[in-house]
Amino acid sequence: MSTQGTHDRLVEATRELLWERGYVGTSPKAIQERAGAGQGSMYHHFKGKPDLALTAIARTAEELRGAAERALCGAGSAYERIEAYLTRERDVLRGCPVGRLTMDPDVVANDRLRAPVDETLHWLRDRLAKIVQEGLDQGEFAPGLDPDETAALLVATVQGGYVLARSSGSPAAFDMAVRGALALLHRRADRG
Amino acid sequence: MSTQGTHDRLVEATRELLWERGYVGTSPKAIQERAGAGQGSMYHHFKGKPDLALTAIARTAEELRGAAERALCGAGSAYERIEAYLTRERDVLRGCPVGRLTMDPDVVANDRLRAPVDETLHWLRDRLAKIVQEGLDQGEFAPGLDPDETAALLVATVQGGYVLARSSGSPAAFDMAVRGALALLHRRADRG
DNA sequence: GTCTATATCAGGATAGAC
DNA sequence: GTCTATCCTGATATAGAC
Repeated sequence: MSTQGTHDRLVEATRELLWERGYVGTSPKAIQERAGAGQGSMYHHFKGKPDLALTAIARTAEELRGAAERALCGAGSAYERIEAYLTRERDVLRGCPVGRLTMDPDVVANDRLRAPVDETLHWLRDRLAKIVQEGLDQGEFAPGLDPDETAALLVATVQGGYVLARSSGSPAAFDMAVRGALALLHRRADRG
Repeated sequence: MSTQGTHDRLVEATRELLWERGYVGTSPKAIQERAGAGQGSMYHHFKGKPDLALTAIARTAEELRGAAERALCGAGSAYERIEAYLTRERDVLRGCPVGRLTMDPDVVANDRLRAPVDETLHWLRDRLAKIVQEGLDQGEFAPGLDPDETAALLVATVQGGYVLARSSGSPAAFDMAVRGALALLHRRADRG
């Protein structure tokens, strides 16, 4: 049983708060309270809010890639793996812990904070594009489908699905958008 | 020439700041500075930050519906009107002034602030669903396409496209996602 | 490593003069 | 209607004791 030290508790508290309230909405005081750590403790372990946030964002990005990869690396056709990714269990109303940071002006304005966000979304698009290409190679999708465009569409569907869900206070709209994407993709598969 | 009064300048300043920095990132002081108005002036015209934000959000929502309607009500096939909407001129890196509010915890937590956001996105989905239905009625799209799911997908594509663009600091990813959506939709049109 | 004390500025608003 | 004064709390740290 690895007891969680103060350092890790600060990072976990920051990860939660960044997800819930974003960077501008997260104060050092709130972090300290959630982590059960004092002022001095936080400033001993981290240089300040940006430093702590960077550590938290990097950790969250890593976890997201892991979760996505688990859905994408399974057996099955390209369509099935894409479906597995799109319909994987999510806490839809919480939104994407990485994507939401793009709406944070202080994150976008800071290259060091934006980098892990950008890298994660690019990794995801590349990963999906490769799967689309596999589907193309297997004759699963009709030729002419652009892997990069399709991958961007799929990631955008998920990110935008969160927006629809949060605006209505219900996950239903997220699911509709995903079904809309899968339906268009699936019909194409029928032709192959 | 209608001279803009203090009331309107406060609303305009708030609209800009909400777009740039969101609700939690926008302070009364910043609003006053941008509007060139004093403390007392602001609290004379509005009860406080939520009141002013509500007025600003309602105004922004109205403008967005107008801009969307202008793209959607044109002549042309259903596909062409959808294409006109997706590719209409946008300041992509600024994101959606309505959709971005869904990432704001204080907006989502306040039913009065969330309502205009939800209504706008629902209006847009309904509007697009009707156009998809028209395309279906004209035999433009293959039967079996679900208008509501497709509409949700299209709105999600735009909202998610902003996320991709802002994370990379370039509008390119937005355009890719849109082309991905149009390509899938277009191939379907070929079958009709 | 953690604590408490202290500092400065901003957030969000009210009171009352003009 | 607009201004200035004032209020209290929170944001974001630094200093130095323990």
